[in-house]
Amino acid sequence: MSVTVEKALQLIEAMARAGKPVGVSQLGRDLQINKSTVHRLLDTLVRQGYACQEEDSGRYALSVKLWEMGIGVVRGLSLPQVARPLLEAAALETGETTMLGVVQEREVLIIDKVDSLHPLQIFSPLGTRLPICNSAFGRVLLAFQPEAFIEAAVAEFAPRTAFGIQTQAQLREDLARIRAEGSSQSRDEWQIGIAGAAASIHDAKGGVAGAFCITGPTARLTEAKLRDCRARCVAASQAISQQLGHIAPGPARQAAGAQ
Amino acid sequence: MSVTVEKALQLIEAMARAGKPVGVSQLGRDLQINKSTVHRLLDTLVRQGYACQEEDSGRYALSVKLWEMGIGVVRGLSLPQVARPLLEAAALETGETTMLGVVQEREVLIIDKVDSLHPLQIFSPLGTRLPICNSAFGRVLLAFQPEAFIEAAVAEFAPRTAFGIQTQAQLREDLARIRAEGSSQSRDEWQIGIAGAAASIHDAKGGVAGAFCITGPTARLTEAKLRDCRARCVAASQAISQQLGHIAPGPARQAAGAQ
DNA sequence: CAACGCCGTGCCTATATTTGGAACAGGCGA
DNA sequence: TCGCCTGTTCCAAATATAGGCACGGCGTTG
Repeated sequence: MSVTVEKALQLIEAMARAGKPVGVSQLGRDLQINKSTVHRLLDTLVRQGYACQEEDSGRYALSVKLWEMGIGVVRGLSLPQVARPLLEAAALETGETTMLGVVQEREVLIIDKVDSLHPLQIFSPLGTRLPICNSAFGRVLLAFQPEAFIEAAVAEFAPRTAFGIQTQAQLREDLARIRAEGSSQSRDEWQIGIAGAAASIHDAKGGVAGAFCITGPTARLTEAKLRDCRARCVAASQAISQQLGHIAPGPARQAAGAQ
Repeated sequence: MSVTVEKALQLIEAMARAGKPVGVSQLGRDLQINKSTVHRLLDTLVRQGYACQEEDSGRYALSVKLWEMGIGVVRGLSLPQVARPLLEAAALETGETTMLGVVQEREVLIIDKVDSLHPLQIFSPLGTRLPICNSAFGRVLLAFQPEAFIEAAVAEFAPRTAFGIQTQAQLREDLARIRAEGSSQSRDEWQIGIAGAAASIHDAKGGVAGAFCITGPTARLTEAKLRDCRARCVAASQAISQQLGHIAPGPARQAAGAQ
């Protein structure tokens, strides 16, 4: 709606993508915005503290103020807070990397994690995005999205390896199974050599708030161990969901659940 | 300059401050912006993925996209990357909390840290701001700022406790001493019961890039231990500075240092 | 050594954009 | 049921934006 703000946000995103100082002309070319306009917008960003200008080269880069605002966002969310101790516990007990993810623009965004202590680790820094269709981590999130969201995701599905889910039909089946069971596991599907288990976290309104994942090298995660990890994911996710105010749906098998 | 973008950024900051969903009218009142304008700007923020609207209440909150952008900022900086292992090492060796800070709007912004394992800890989450005049951590940063910056900071200095630096004259002296020595330590000055040591980190251009700090309860940090921490800060900061391409000024005492 | 091309910056006017008052629909509490 | 609050929409007036153009500085190239 507001074209000016839209352009300013595009500038921010472009600078974030670049990861290093960028020039006015460069930004103008990339985003097809007039150089004067870019300059004026950058000027306001600098004035507000969101960007800063390299003294010698004159190029612009984002400042830590943006990081500070972002930190405020996750601090405001209750999910990372309640999930943190469970991430640590699961990482300690299994010795593998544990991760917390949420849906962001049809992908999985890793918002917190605890690294394994093994020398062989999964490389995925905070803020990394993972495909939503090609791993258990993504699919436990995808399964509980609105119908239209799922359709769009399934439509653009493509296998990344020769293992795991290969067709859209299989994907739909798996999503249905996840909706019933609430957890999943995968192996060599996103990347050869990586396996993982995941379970969905739900909030007070019943919607999916995030996913709890334990991941590691296929070599260490035998089928038995992966099942164990999956059970841990389920337990952790349920604990988190409960703390978020989620009332377990309890179809019939768990009738009690007083209060 | 660009009033529209300025207002949009104000909205972002206001929502970050709130830490929870806020209403259109509320934001309009707080920032003295017309309700219609607020609504339209929020609409663009939502469309661009930076904010989202609570379905039931209609209130708005920032989304994780802002966090994602912020993460990209610190990932682009080399300082946190090279400092991380040294933060961990110092925390392990001393058993105390280690922190990495940069200057942000006349305050110290904590951009990374490794927590002590002691039950008694310093509470200061990532993204916390500390005063720049009232601790060693702040002053090693302040000492190397431009003249005007220092003047402004000194002008608004006020002691927070009855310990440590008490007057503007003392503060100026201390800053001069820090410029000569490159490190500092303080005790009971920012908060009663907290002590810390810090050293400044410099980049290739010679400017100050950040500060390395070891902090803990006054009870544990005896004078001897605090001196030890200070020495560790100096060593770590020099190592980091070197990796950032800083050429040690080497007044005379270390003439060699080839390559 | 000079000419060129690119850089960031500043100015200016037509114009497209924002502005903000007023009105609407829905929810909540009295 | 009434009143008050919320988020949302509309529209004309006014204003801030857009983007062409020009300037000074810098690095490279001919």
